[in-house]
Amino acid sequence: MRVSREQVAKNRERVLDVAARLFRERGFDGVGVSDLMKAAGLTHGGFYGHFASKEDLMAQACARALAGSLDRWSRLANDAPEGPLRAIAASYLSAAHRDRPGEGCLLAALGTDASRQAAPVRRTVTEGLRSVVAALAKLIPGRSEAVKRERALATFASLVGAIVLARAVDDAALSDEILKAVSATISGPPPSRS
Amino acid sequence: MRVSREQVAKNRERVLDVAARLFRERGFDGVGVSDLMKAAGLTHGGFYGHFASKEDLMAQACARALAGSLDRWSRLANDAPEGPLRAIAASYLSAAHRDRPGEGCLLAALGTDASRQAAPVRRTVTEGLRSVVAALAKLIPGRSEAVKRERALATFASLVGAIVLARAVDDAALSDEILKAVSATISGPPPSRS
DNA sequence: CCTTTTAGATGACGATCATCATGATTGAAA
DNA sequence: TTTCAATCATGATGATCGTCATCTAAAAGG
Repeated sequence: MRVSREQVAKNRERVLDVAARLFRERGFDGVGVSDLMKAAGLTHGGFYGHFASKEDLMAQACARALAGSLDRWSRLANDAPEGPLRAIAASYLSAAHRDRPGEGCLLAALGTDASRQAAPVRRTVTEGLRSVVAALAKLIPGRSEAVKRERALATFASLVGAIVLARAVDDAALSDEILKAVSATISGPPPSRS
Repeated sequence: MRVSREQVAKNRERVLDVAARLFRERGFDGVGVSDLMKAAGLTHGGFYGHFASKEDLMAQACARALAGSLDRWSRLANDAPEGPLRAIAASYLSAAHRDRPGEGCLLAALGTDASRQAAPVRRTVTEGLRSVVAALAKLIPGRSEAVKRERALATFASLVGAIVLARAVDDAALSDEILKAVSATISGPPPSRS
């Protein structure tokens, strides 16, 4: 059963979208090619017409997820021109983000899994992180470029760590506490200093 | 081939140690029961005499890894009484820690994987995180208990996020940069304030 | 309208997985 | 010394995995 040209493109897009979501929800090893295609409304047979391998799909799905995050961030920054960094941090550290990994940050959802993957995924993740940090550095006020970049890296590490811990924990109160603690540190640490 | 009583206990310990290491290196799904037992010098047959299931082993291996981290931290704190927090951060953010996940922090190695596990692992991880944060809070100077705890949570999130990102990245220079950036933020953020 | 091309469905391949049944070996108890 | 019990080795189980070969039907091109 052959389908029209646009339908082919649409199918490929849907597989990619579904993959980007399911991988973030269940991990790379937690979703098989068969599950994936079924979730996209197809059978597993057509998979290798679209992608060279599961690893190839993994890399492309990572790229898609990272691009989606960048989009979301720039939208958030535009909607809150007076405090773009705060708006992004609030969104990132929200319970909604924690509770829906399938639509959230790739690094927070697959960070430790990505470390164990081969070159294609690693390369994609690295480029994605570069873009994210560059975008974040632009939003950090004043100082030199080097300091802005340093603070962007540190801020993003805090954000990722917060979601990773908040999701790993089995206690809702502790999870909320983690998000709030990191939020307080980023939005503005207490003005006193040691 | 039956073995002596102490040998049984030693075997069990070795399986646990190997599991704690291999899980952190390859992920929960990346190591099978057969691999595990072989790495411990046994065959897969005896596994279910020691553990109820792979999930049971996963939880116990997590507990072991977390206990090991707590030990290491208290040793570091004792060896550097003038700046225990700085010593722990320096060790945590070292290239050695990044490059040897099998002997490092469980949350940094299996954080996102743990989120997707069932109750036993989640519970163990949660208790481990509680202990780690409590230990960290004791090392944070001055202020109220609540603020110390908040800062301990935020600090640990930064540490975990730093290692997760540093490991996920495929570029050694960028990886080093991440560690250094977070290190600078923790050891003492620039004294100026917005 | 007819031919060519190809997306996707079906099914099978070998490998690997967690788990369990059985048996052999041998410490520990009697 | 004899009997018991238990640990680990061997092997099989069924399920699931990524991948590929084959077949079909329909879109695309003339």
